[in-house]
Amino acid sequence: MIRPDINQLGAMPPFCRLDLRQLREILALSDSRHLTGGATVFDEGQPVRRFHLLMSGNIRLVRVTAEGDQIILLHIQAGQVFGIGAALGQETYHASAIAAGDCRVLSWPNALWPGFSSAYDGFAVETFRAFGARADEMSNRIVELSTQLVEQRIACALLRMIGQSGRKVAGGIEIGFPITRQNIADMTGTTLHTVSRVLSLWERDGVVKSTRCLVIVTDPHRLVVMSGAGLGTDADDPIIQAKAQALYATAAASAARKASSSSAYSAQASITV
Amino acid sequence: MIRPDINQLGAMPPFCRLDLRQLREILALSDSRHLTGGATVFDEGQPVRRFHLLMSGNIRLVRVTAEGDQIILLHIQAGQVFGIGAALGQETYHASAIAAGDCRVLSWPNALWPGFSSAYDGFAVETFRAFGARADEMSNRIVELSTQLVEQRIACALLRMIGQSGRKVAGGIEIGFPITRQNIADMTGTTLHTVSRVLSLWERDGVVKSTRCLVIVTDPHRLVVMSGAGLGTDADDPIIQAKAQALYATAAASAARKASSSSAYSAQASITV
DNA sequence: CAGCGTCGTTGTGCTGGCTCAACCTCTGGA
DNA sequence: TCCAGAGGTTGAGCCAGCACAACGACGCTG
Repeated sequence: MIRPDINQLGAMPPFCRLDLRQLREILALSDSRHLTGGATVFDEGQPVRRFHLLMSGNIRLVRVTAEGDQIILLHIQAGQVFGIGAALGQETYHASAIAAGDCRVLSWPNALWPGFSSAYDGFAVETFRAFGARADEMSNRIVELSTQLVEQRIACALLRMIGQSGRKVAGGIEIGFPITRQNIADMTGTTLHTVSRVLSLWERDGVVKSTRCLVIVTDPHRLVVMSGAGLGTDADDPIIQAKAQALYATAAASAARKASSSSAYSAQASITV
Repeated sequence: MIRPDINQLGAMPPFCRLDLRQLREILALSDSRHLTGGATVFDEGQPVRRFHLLMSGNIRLVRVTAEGDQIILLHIQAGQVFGIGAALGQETYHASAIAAGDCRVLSWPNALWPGFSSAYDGFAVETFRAFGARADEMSNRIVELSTQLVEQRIACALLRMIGQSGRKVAGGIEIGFPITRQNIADMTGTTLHTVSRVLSLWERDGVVKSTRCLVIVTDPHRLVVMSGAGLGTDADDPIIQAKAQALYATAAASAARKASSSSAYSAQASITV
């Protein structure tokens, strides 16, 4: 069980420049946990004692308001570090981390953070970059929430998710983790009812296909148009990139994907292959 | 002109652990600019060539949609590093930086970033922390936009601003930089009309007092109640902290503030004193 | 001091999407 | 085989806040 772990760990962005000895060292210091869907890695408000790396699966970072509204801030993909209050100077977690489907998570005590940053080449830089990407995603969310209609925001959320962990399946691109209507509502600041209505409409129009806890985008292009992103937003927007990848994947690439059917679509995730 | 600069630079969080020789070194490599209100430091989409430090004044990070809507993502205070695509692995700026009032900005070429991070004690750590605080602020914004009514969001925005750069004045706390109704609308995802109505109402009720481009909060406590934050949100929320500071500042502290009447309210800003 | 541009106020009508409500359809457990 | 509970669909009514509109006030420039 150790051998595959080492290989997997060495493929993760923060650790990809390390040698076998270092990886073994890191793994020996880590604590490993399996989680099933809905389980929490940590809760908002808890003291920050460890930092975490997602080995497989998907994690939602969630906040809950006093009124009980749940908001999904971000999705974490395999290979990403999360819960790093250690680096951010935060005493308590500012969001909860909840497994979306089955996950495997490694974690280390806070005290190791400075050592990791200084001793392991590329760790600090990669973490900073990942963080930049998250800040970007959040700023996109703010822009969407401030200016777009519900329908557009839902389109953006779907595009973002297929960009981050979409899987090619017969007839479209499937979101790579279980997701309910309520979840989509929690991402877009709307209600489960409205999401349901919109998805029903889109299904009628052949843009998506969805069953319980599963969404398949059958016409990503139309979704991009509806998202309002096609009208001049910066072209290096992750959403647009996702779209480009989804639409214009070469035959070779899609063949390769058939070979390992669970491989993810996005550039980040494909590093984990 | 160099001497005060060195002292000022040495008081900024990212550089506060450095000695005189290092500060001189850093200053010699820097480019300095004065900006008047409305001037831009950099524009969204431009290639990232330099990173920046705000010496005095306030900067808005702004994004503009294809439809022409402006969204204010964040306010940068004196002592903060910004425009750090160098660290985040971004080729172009993902937002524009616009001066809110008069500003002084130092900047350095990207190529110096790795050297700063490794050579200057505390620089990387402080930058990471500042970034964590910004991520936090953005996540708060997302929660607000997703769940709160316009009136509550405006209250939150005002509280955030007095927390970050409020100044004690006769009869209340004044926001430390010029701000229009339209600006507040750009922060809260609403329209100038709605902001105007809400502020008029609050002025009638004695919660705020405002003139052209200036807002004074006369009853922060009532504003906190209206913001909806008092109902159980995490107590270490920056908004609540700001409120606590604003409301329960000791007589000693407020005396000290009278002495240097332009000193800012927040913990971060007060480091710059 | 006239003219103009920026900023602010206030009134009116309309609508996107939320709330409330009822019902359907899976899935897993006993 | 039946039941409970989670997830999903759809209808009806209502209202917060947006769009449109018109006007007032301040401050700069020539």
